Amino acid sequence: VSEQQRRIPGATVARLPEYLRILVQLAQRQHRTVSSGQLAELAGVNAAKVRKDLSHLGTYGTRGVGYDVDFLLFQMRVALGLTQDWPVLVVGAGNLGRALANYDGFAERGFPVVGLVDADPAKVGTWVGGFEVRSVDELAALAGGHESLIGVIATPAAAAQTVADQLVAAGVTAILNFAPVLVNVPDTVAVRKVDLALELQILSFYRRIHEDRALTAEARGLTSG
Amino acid sequence: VSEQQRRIPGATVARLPEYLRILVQLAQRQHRTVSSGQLAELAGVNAAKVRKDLSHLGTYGTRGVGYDVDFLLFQMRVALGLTQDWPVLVVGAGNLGRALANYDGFAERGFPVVGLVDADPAKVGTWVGGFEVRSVDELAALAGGHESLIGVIATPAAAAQTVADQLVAAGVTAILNFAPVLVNVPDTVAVRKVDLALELQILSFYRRIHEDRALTAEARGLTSG
DNA sequence: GACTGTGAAGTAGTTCACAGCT
DNA sequence: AGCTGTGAACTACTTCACAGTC
Repeated sequence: VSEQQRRIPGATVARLPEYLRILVQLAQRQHRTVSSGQLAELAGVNAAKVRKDLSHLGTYGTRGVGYDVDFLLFQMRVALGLTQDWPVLVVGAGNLGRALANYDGFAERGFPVVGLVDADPAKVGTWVGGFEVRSVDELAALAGGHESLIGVIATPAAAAQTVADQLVAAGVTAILNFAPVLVNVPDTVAVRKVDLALELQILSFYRRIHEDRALTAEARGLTSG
Repeated sequence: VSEQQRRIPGATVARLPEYLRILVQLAQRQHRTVSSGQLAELAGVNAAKVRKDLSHLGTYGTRGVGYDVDFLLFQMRVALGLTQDWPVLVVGAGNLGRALANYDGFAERGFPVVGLVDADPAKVGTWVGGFEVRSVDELAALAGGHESLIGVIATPAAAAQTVADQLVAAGVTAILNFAPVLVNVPDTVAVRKVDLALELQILSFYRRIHEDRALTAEARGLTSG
């Protein structure tokens, strides 16, 4: 992987996993090649964007034909760092943490959950699906056994920073934060935040715009004829 | 709300809920005013961006002082369409759907869950936290009782499109989709997608960049002194 | 004929820098 | 003195349009 190939624009990085998901599906259906137009259709974007995005991985297409599905799959996994599985440790055994620990979608896509910890002694030792809840004090020990582990914060907001500090101290270099608060970590650690209520709030904003379209269409008589 | 104020850039809309969360906190701590610099610090962005973002809501700051927390809170809720609660109906009573139905963070922030439905007859009638799982056939009846309801799709990918069609048929105009697949809806319906494994994949990409920083710092002797 | 790869043009988003108000 | 609001400069991203290849 050359220097050139690493400087992939953030907007492209955010779309690559979507292409990856589609390519996996296509491979399962025995498709050998795919064109930028087909990929664009399936990903809900336009074809020029797909080509530009894929060009950042290197130029792997064949003019007149398209892209080789298997080869593109491989290159995309290399680009995203997904040639290996990433073990995941979930911190917080509330509703969300328990669901994430047992969410099949993670393991299926290369992220096996290896443990579930909580600070509440009443929860420690209980079983949640396939996992025994361990104490948060064992976090370092559980993380230590894995070379590259992703920490998932599924605690209340008030506990998130403490947990982040503990994960960093345990050598974790990638954190997915579901708590609705910004956590501070050294810039050698990658953090992403997912705030579920925030998504609903954004949806609330856009609903009005779409609603206006419906009303405009109705006024024009487009819905009834 | 004037025409002008409605054309808020998408990038700004995506940040408004984060400001909103911070403002709620500040109001709880009895802060009367807040400056763009303080908001920026708490939101992890820069001050110019905060001022530009807030200017899209109208010009509500006072030079030399900052913004009135309560007034800004109100204006932001108006802008996002959050002056009312939004009832939520969760479709899919798997791990994720059950967790979402019982996730306190939704109700706390104005999105009370009003029902949980599933297509599996074995699950219908069982209780999950405070909810009895109802049949997906009752979806329209459950949605019909609420004027503006948000549908949450927490089913496997294969069922997502069917569920989306049912939600649209029931008059739902806002959908949050957790299934890892693109759903097609009329353009009068707002959809947002959240793909949890996709977030981990993006994290996988960025971990390498942050890792490189750690190695560079080490090589320069910055980590050891 | 079909489809890629990419300069160039166009659009959106960010940051600067400072005039203007309190 | 402190802080907002905003043109202007800058940077990032998207889309067009077409030469180049199979």
